[in-house]
Amino acid sequence: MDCKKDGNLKKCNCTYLKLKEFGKSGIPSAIGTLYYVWPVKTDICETNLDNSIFFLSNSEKSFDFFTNFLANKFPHCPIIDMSSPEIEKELAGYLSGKTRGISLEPVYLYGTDFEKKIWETARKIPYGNVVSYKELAQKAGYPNAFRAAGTALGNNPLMLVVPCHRVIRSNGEIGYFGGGEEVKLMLLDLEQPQQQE
DNA sequence: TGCATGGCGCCGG
DNA sequence: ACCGGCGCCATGC
Repeated sequence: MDCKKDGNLKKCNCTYLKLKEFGKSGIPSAIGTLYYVWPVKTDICETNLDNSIFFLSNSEKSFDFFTNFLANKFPHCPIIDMSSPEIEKELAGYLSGKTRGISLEPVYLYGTDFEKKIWETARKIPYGNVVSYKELAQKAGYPNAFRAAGTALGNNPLMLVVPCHRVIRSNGEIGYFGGGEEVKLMLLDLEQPQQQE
C-alpha cells in the first residue's frame, strides 16, 4: 500500500489515496466503446475523489492492460462492474458537442514525473485549440523533449480528459493517435463546429 | 550501463 | 511537395 516501501510501485502516486473499490464499465459511442475506471469507494482521505476518473479509452486492449495493472498493484481493491452516471453524462455532453470539454478530475495511478507533467500541460490546451508536440514540450518545461513528449502522450491513460488529440505535428500533419487517426480527426472536427467555407 | 525505440523537428536535395 | 538523414530526449530492456 505504501508506494515508497515497494520499488515496484515507484510509478504509483497513490500514497495519499485510501482506495477501497474500483468501478469499471464501458459504453458505446461515436468513437467506439468507451471503457472507463473510476473510484467507487474510498476511506476518508486527504483527497476529494468526487468527479474523479482513473482511466478512459476506446481501446479494449489498453483497458485490459489497465485493469490487469490495477489487480496487481491494488490487490486489496476489488474491481467491480459498475457504471458512473456522472462520468457518462460528461462524456455524452462532450461527444454531442453540447459542452466544451469534460469536467472530470484525472487521478494518475501511474506515470513518471515527466509523463504527468506532459499530461497536465496537455490538459491546459483550450477546447478547439491545437498545439504542436514541440510547443507542448516547451510549455511543460522541456523545450527539446518534443519527441519524448509524443511518447508520453502515447501513455496517456485518460483519453479526452487529457486532450492529446489537440496535439499535432509542427508541419501541420495530424500525427499519431492511439485511439485511431480517424478518431483524432473526428474529435478535432467536433471541436470546430463553427467552421465553414 | 548501454543501446534501441518512439504519437517529432529541421535541413538539404 | 516529398524524401532521407540526423538530432533530440525520456524510457525500457
